[in-house]
Amino acid sequence: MDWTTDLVCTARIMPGITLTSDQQFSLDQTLGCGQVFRWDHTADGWWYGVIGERVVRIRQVGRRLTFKGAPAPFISHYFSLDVNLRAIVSAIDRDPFIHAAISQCTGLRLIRQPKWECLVSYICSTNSNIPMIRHRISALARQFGKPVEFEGNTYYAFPEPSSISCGEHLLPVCRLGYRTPYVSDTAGKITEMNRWEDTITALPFEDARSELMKLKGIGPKAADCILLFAFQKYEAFPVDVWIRRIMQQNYLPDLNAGSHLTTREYDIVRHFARQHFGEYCGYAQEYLYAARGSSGDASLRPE
DNA sequence: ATCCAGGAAAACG
DNA sequence: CGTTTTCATGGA
Repeated sequence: MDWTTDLVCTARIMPGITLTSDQQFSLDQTLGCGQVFRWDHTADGWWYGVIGERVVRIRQVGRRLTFKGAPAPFISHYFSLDVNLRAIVSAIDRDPFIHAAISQCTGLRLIRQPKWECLVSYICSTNSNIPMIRHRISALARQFGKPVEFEGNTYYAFPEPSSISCGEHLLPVCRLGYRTPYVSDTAGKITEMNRWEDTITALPFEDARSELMKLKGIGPKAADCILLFAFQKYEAFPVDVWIRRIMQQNYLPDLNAGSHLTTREYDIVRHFARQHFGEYCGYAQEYLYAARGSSGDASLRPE
């Protein structure tokens, strides 16, 4: 394809956003860091994703975002472009180790994920790796979600709780393993509840966390991810096996290095992080996670 | 084969 | 109450 032709067509047909000089943002860091599971990128720099019932195609060249499938305000809100990232990064930049992670992932933002989808995603995340989680979410959408045509391909919106609840006998097709009854049970409960998102949103952090953990399949880690990625409660600090390793190596050497993370150890880690990084410690967590394995101790790296 | 992956529920002392 | 065991899946 002719490069200049592509550029001209893009400028004429597709809407865009030009980031201001102090508006740090990296699309690749943001979509590639593992916070969200429904985006794919092509070799020529385009990302394709499903947000609600929209299919979006987007790419970034310098300060220019070009996209199709959603209006600019929607894109801006989804990617949290209204958030003052510079101020947040400055607030969490408390030591050399986090500083290195931040430098390596410049422009990484926490996005505003659809809440129900995020809830199910992190039920499906337990004791799994990212490719497996992506596969499960994709299977759920394909099985229960509304098909959406986009550029000649069929995508699937993430299904409403009632859609999953009504067809729960089909859940085993999605190969969720022992998480199947968790999703089924939670879909039923959320269907019964009246505006559960508003309830969680209105609660202070610890109360919101306890409330989420009443649902089947939501423990401390999943609750923290949901509060961080879908409810923008930035004081959440999810502790998975990677974060635990990183924290043990760089901040909490006395932490038990055994394979099993108890509730008490989890609380030690998250309370330390809240105190050390401050009210935006969730952002610190995501920078540490995104930089996992590529900074610090080489023995932590896979391969 | 054995271990691991963005853990959580249930059973056990 | 805190601690240990079990759970289903696919890739390395």
